[in-house]
Amino acid sequence: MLRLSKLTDYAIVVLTYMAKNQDGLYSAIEIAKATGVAPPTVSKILKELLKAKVLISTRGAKGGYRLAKTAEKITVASVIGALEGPIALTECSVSNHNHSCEQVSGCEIGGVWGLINQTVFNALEAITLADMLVSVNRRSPQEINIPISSLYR
Amino acid sequence: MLRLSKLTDYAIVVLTYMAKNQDGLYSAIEIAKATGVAPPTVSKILKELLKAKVLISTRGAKGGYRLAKTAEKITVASVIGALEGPIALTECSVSNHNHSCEQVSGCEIGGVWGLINQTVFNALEAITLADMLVSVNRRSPQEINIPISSLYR
DNA sequence: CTATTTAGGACTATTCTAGTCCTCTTTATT
DNA sequence: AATAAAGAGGACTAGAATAGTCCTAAATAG
Repeated sequence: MLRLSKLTDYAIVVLTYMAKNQDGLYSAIEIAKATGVAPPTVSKILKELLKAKVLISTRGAKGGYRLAKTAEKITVASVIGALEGPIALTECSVSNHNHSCEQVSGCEIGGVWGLINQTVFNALEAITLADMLVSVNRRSPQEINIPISSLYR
Repeated sequence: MLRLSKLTDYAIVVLTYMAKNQDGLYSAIEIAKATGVAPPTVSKILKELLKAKVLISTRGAKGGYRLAKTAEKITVASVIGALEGPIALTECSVSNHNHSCEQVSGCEIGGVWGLINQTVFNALEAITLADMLVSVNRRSPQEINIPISSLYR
């Protein structure tokens, strides 16, 4: 199904909520209440997003999280990367630098997986949090072209 | 990590092997030997691809599998769809037609997941088995542009 | 000083995946 | 007609990954 983990799904929900007020400072509990996602889970997600520098945190009482950049600069690819590690559809394309693949003739097509990964990555990199908000408000996102040949440069 | 299952990975390996001789008739055992993937696993994959009409089978002695269409017409998206079901990054976008989402405010962004899914799907639909072969042979695939606005039509 | 809130992990139960195996059906060959 | 080769269709199991919870420590506002 080419599945994305639920945590990533929640992360987008959480970020979309936060992006409604770009400079707002939100506590984990506050976000949990607003989104309906369980508090410990929200907390876990926020920590991951913090580690990936998508968010900035303030500790202590009256602390919370805020977006580290504008919604236009937060891409879906970076959110996925934050929660699931580098985007790579197959094991091979991420780990085949040092050890060779165990398939006899399989990895001849390693280059192809690179192509597929890049294609998907570019698609996800082209969508930002801002687009998400825009979509919620029923307007059209900007035009983006992705020439496949560019992946080879 | 936006992972693709290993079975899908193997499926591409298997199909790429079969595409080298477009009209060839291959038995599961033969493919297993050539690719290094375990025979029962190859068999499982071939059955799935058959169900999805990517392959045609001939039963009985001297039987086997062959490609149902030319390599140019077999897209990566269809192969993924065959092994993992419809391409949908999140639960919501595939099942939200009848029951509403349990998140309080989450599914406002349902339309956005649709956008993301479509973008990824288009990217994968644009790559064919023929591109895989071409890539193995170190040539460039054709130029393809994917305007995001088209996803809204 | 105390309440609040993040930081950083450890931990567990459940779900999913990969992989195997078994039985049945079909067909070519002799 | 008998036999061997091959696919069809599931059932099943072990292991891995995921989702989700919880606990303790550290920081800060008031």
